[in-house]
Amino acid sequence: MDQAQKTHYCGKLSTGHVNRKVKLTGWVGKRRDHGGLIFIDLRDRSGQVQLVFDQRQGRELFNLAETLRGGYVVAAEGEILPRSPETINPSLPTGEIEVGVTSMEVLNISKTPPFYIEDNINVDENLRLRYRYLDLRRPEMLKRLQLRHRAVKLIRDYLDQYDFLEIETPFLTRSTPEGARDFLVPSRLQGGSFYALPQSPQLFKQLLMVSGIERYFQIARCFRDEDLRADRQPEFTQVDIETSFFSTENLFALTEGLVAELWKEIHGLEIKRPFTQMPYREAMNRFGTDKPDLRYGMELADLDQQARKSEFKVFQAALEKGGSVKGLRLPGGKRLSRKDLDDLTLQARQLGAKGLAWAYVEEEGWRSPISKFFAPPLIEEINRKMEAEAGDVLLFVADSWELSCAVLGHLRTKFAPDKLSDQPHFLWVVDFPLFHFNEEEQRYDSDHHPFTAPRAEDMPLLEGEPLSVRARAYDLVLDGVEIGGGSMRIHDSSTQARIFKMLGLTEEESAEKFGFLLDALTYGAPPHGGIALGLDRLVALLSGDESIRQVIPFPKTATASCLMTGAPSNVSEKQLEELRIIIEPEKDEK
RNA sequence: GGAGCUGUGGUGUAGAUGGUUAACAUAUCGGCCUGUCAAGCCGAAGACCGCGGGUUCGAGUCCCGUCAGCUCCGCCA
Repeated sequence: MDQAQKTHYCGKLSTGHVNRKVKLTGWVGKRRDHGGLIFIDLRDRSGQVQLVFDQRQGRELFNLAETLRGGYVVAAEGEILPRSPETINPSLPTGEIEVGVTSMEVLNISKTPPFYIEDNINVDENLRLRYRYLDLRRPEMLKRLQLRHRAVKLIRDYLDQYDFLEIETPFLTRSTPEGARDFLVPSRLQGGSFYALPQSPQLFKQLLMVSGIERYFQIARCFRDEDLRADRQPEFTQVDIETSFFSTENLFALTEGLVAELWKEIHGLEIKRPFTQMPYREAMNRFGTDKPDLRYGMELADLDQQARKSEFKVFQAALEKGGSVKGLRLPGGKRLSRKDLDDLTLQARQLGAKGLAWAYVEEEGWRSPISKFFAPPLIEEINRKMEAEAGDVLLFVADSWELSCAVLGHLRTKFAPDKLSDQPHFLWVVDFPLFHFNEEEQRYDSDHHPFTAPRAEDMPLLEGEPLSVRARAYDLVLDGVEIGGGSMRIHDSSTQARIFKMLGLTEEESAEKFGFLLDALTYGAPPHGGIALGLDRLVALLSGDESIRQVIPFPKTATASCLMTGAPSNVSEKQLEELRIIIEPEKDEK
């Protein structure tokens, strides 16, 4: 440190420094002016300390102190003084001492900040984002940056200890089909061509395995041009890991160790290992989601057998079409009004269900528009199956299996208990399907990505029954949040070619788009696989934040703009000309 | 692409069913004040109510549109 500027951090001063001469620098916070006596809270990265200016100890310095305002940057020299017992402030770490200032220089003045530089402020997020540099001055925001730093450092140290090599991959790369929409960067040297920003370093990390790196990682920035959410930004950070000669279990153990260390370091919590594993199908069946929150029960009931015995046409029709009838019990649901249930029905419709059936469970049976379709013994049977008691409400959805599960799974989260365990519940969701059918495009899409290896025993089903093929893919889930995912990759070019073909890519197309990968796989690609953890989500979970925006220093808004810099913005005609880009006027659609 | 919520001095809010000086707190500025730390007391300044239309004698308030932020659905291999 430059001793001329600063000898101590404000927040680190304590009774141990009494009588010490110190030089401090920082920002003026609150000012308490008593006329002949002025108190200033001086704040720097470490915290704050009280400066005292006494008129009797020199007019010139005191006059300067009177000009101080919030946000001014000052360098002060003085002596650490103990406070008399009645003036000690126990709510402050530095509350037992203060600084008797002997000289001071104002390094910079400041306009009045647009909001208070302190914790727990209640301001429009607009304003915080526009003045993000001031927002980050607030202690709680600094704490988040520090937490993120600690997490990243721990991750680097942990992986280094297991021989992982941190390697950078390009931001300017080629656009590949599938997946999210790319952010494109026009090429000037080759006008009319575009780079794409990477949605993830997926192909590079696999190619590094062909290079013989064996253990790679990167704290990688990724870019996806899709609509935003509280937990989604157009650019985000991924802890990207790829390994050769690792079994899935090896990789799980490695990841579990990493996550456990994070929780231990940040929260002092011992995490039970190994983590629970659950097949995708089971997760959907029991919880109606591929990222179940295991901190509470309220599992879905499979009611196909009972529905078959009912007279209810809607249920019958769903079953005939190969669908499913699922049920969800809301304990104590009788407090829900008819209107509440109508709202739920509306929500179910918005999620894609054709409707939502419901029943108030009473001693004598069901109070429900559909009760007439169910004989009393059948009602009895369903109640038993769902462990329903008088006072509960039962919800039913009949649709395709996936939709029935998903709709009720969504409603389940709405009725989650208020009080949930503090102990984090980690879970591996495994055995995802390799493909799903894309109705819109009328073709199969990869559920994970096209480089995911199918389970060997499912390979014979690949062409005949593709939807039954399970992938060697996995997601890491924590309390209902997906914090990572990955897979074992295809490492032989013939399997990879078969998959591309299933995805509807002709040989020419795959050669054109992924030729470099297919080529690489023919040069002794080792068995490999990896995982990517969402760093922003991890840090947000560790800091207890709902939105990842809180742990991203300079985030974008829901329309992907930066309120501070004004990005995205227009560019000059000259820039456009160099890129041979012509901006078309906006289409007026009316 | 769709839905919902929000937008009033610098900041945070109040302004039932339209009615004329838009209220309060805090910050700001000035004065007083030697032990405050949410300092106190006195005083001053500060908003054409996101923007644009419309209805009305009259709009912060009602209607339409639009912009911005947030949340959700679609989307996100």
